Amino acid sequence: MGESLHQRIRSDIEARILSGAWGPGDRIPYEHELMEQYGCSRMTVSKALSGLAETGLIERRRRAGSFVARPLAQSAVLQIPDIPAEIAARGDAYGYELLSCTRRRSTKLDRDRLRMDGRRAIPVLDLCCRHRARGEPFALEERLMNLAIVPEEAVKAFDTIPPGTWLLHHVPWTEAENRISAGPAGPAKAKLLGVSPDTACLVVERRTWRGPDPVTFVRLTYPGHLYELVARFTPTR
Amino acid sequence: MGESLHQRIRSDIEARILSGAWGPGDRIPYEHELMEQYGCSRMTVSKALSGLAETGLIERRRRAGSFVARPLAQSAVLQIPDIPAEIAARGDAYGYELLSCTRRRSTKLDRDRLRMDGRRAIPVLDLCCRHRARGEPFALEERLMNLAIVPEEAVKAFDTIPPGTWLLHHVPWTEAENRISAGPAGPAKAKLLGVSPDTACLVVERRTWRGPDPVTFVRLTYPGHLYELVARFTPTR
DNA sequence: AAGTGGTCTAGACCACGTT
DNA sequence: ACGTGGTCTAGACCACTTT
Repeated sequence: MGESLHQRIRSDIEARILSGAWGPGDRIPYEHELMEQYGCSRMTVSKALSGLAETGLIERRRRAGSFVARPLAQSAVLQIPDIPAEIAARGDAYGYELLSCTRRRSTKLDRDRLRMDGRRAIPVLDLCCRHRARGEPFALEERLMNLAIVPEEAVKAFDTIPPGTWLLHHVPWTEAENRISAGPAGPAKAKLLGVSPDTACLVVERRTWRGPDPVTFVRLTYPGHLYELVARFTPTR
Repeated sequence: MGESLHQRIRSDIEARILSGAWGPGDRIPYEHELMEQYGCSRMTVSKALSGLAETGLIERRRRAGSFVARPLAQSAVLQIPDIPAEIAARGDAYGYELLSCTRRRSTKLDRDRLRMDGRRAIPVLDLCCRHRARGEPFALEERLMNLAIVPEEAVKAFDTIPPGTWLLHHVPWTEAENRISAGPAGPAKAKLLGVSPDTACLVVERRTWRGPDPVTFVRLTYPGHLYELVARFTPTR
């Protein structure tokens, strides 16, 4: 009941890609292989694969086969921006400074920020860093990471690599939430950003999950005059 | 060459809907009628209609037929918020005031705002209105509408109905762009919003298109403490 | 040259909602 | 009850691209 065969084929493949079992560039089975595997006609397989291709999850190439689409770097960047890449795209020099970095067991506040219901403490990393463009402060980043998902080995990388960039390239996510607001910089952030305390800032708070598990919470504060969020989109989808 | 038959069927129907020849709620021909009309099999027609249904342009109902979708107050709300609905959802009383409303032929600045390349002037409506929640100013709206698309009869409705709400329910769009930034209210808007001029505000600029034609440009200014934009999303799709 | 995906056919049965 | 769309089959030919 419920699910049709082409839907099942589609979600089977989707699951393998999202779980990471099939990575970017991997070839997925040929149509005739899937026909055998599911005991169905080619049209049915084709409908499943066409759907996946339309959403951009796979690419289909004649004579070669169908492949897990390359980077989400392209499509995901539209929604989870990579700050160094954005600054580079504007032709500006990028700068990064790690301001603080603390490992601890999660407090109640941490779990609220990560939107965890549970009461159980988990190891988290709490860090703060500053992004610069052309030498000038561009954004402040306050971040909480779930160390049950982010491996400890990664932590030392954050001395030189922005954690957002590292995450984008190493941890697949299945869901995210952006919360965008405006507010004054306030005294502490004003000092770190080199602006006056009542400067209007764009504040982006983002949470990401991998399946049921929270991955990270981040609050990015941009002085208003330095940043615009742009999103182009079509109905429904 | 180039275009396959199901693509041609699809774009034929798309054109009729976007031109307004077939309006929301209209029934489009049955599959078997299209089979005759194009002299093809049902699968081919089905592929065309399925595609249109996936993008939300039509709705298909068993036993009844396929219909031009009503422009989607529901699903679009996630991306193009309807302010009265949002305020009602919070349980607050909603208020609307039309502050100014001018009909004119587009200036160069108007066409820039609408992202029109052409030099040819078109009739536009320039209006400004204020939204209130619980009696307090909630947001200012500055809007430019393309009167080649929005019918003149609608204009008088804007005395009492917010133009964004009217558009959401009457004009289908195919593409939109949000541009989000933060900045001080400034003296003029501060007065209209009842805040101090240096208050941090969230500014959302949105452009929408119907096919190649610009529909509207709107700038919404929210006092920072009153509004958050929330978007939940998944990769790819 | 060979084999992939892209498209299309002419059927079929079924689920479902309108009548 | 009926007719719609939803799904599926077992073929077929073609265009393209890699080998």
